Amino acid sequence: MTTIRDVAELASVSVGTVSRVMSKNTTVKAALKERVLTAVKELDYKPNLSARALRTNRIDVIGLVVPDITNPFFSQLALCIETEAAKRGHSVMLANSHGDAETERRQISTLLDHALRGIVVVAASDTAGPRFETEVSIVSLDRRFDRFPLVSTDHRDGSAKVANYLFELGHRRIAYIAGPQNTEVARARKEGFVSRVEQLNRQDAGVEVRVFEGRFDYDSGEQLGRKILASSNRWKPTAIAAASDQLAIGVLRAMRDLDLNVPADCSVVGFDDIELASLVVPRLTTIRQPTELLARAALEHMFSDNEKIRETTIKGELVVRGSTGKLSRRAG
Amino acid sequence: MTTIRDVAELASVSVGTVSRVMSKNTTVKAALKERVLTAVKELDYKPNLSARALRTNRIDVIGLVVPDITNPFFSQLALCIETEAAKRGHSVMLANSHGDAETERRQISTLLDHALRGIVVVAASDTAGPRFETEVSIVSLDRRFDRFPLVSTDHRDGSAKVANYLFELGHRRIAYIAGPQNTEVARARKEGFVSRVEQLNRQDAGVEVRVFEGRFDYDSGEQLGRKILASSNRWKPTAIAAASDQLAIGVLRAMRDLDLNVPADCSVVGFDDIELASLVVPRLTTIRQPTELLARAALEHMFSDNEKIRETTIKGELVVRGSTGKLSRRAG
DNA sequence: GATTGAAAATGAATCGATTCATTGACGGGT
DNA sequence: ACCCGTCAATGAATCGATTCATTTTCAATC
Repeated sequence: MTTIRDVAELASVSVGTVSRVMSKNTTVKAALKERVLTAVKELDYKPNLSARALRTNRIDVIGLVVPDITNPFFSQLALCIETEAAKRGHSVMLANSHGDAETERRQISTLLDHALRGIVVVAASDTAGPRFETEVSIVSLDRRFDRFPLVSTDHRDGSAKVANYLFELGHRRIAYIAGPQNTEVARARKEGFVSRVEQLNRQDAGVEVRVFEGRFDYDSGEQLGRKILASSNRWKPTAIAAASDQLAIGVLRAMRDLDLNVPADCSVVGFDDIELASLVVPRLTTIRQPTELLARAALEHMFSDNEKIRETTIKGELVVRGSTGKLSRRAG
Repeated sequence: MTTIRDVAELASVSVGTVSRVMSKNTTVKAALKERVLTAVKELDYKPNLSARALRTNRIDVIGLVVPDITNPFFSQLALCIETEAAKRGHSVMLANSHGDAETERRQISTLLDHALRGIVVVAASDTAGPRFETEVSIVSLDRRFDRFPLVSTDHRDGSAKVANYLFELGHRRIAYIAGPQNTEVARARKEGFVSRVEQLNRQDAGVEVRVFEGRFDYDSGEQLGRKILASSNRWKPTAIAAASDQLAIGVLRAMRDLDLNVPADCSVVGFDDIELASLVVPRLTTIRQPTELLARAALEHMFSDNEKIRETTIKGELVVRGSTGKLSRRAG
């Protein structure tokens, strides 16, 4: 293996000079720099990252902790984080918390041992444990972790957009399927929806919302969808808004089983805009979470090390597809 | 930060002894070991991984390179790899090649700089570039990378199982949608299917197969599905076997648009058994790739450092669900 | 009690890049 | 011609764990 000393020798300069050339930012006269770079090329020298890490106590790697990488939304985020990190010459260490707070802490703790540049955490839950003490910059993404600054979509705003949109289409009986209310995201989305409706009702909009609570996954959506639309019910919504695309897709599935047509019998809206949303039949109307922007914002925050900003929210966008329609005679 | 020297001092032993206690495997008498461990606990000592890395030129991290983490099959693999690595006290560095050979090389090269324990590569393509020279143990997963040992599902066998199964259901006109033929996986799957059919035909089975080529994704499946089943065609298959679940799901979508019923009008089979396969309507019959086993085998190979084994194949399992049925009057 | 050999413990040297106190070079001002 | 200030370049010290040649310990044997 060629070391910095070999390069220094070949270029007839000191190791310090080689070091400075390698790490750009300092002043080395053009002539010397040239000699060094030639030597580097000649020897195909690559700095030993472990040695650098020992000295600087930092490596160009960021950690990413997600509940479950197979969740399409998280894998989308992971891709964007990795891409964004690569742009900055950083690699990514990935860890799954399996939605478990204890595992999450262990994973973060392991990552901290590696002297990473920073860690992005998509929190498993918002139950607070003992505080993490560390100088490493930690950023919460999508869901807040511990006391660390959060970058997320404006969940309230997104849900409000959905409420608005359904109202404009003429829907007045709406079921809202919320996510687990022990998570901040799920609460924010539900409240965004409900309070927008309340606001409308203060202007005599006459919208009736019933809230159901589930998890964020397909199964939950299917079960609740079936329950909500069961033919025995007196109360039949003309639209269902779900707290995630997966829930909404579960609902679509239930409706197919019940032989109900979407959107003629009932409109359905999701949240996230995972890839699958545009592949189901009918394609799902939803709120797009801007994953690239979220990822970029998270890393910007990490690299700027701005202690002050506690929260960065980015607005999502309503994507209208085939699963929603004007209130029809049939459903109304 | 507390160092090994602090521990040695507190326990009144030499640093060497502490080192040996920390890394288990060597002989330290019980009494001393006890003293050291007490000191470690008291000081909450954690070895500095960078220092260890510098000395040993190895860290307990494995690299994982996939074409695209948002692909559900790869994210499934990634989860299993991470879980398996964690069991062995290792972390995972993730990199996406975006299906591009050049990017793949860059990513691997970056990972190599980090002195990892090994790298698992799910190859982007099988076009060979200049050979990688390195002592780091590299294992190909699912698709062979360069000359490195491969762990994969037995693609030929899986496809043969599909052919068998469709034959037994009575199907005699079958369309096979292959993946891109410049990849080894796609070729293996196609050949497995075709040669099983040929074998059957040598016993006068009278099966007619037509092969279509696409990519592995949803869109490709939808387009080819539409083309194959267009009402204007003279030739109408009673079953379609696809080289991936995503292709098969695309076909399902096309059939819905064409108002065809699955499996009454035409049976559909996929390959992989991604999570979505059991969520589409109807649930997809497919070959399950045993991701946990694949991941485990890949890491076992990496840790055993067995230079001899060039290939480990694991058989997939046919999972029968709702998208296939006996040849019906209607379709036949 | 002396001798010996194996096992246990020691601690200095090492890994390779970075850093900073120090030296050297050069140009401008008087 | 001399002094001074600035900018470049130097290289020894440093980061903290591991390793291995060496020393110490201790029980077994005569």
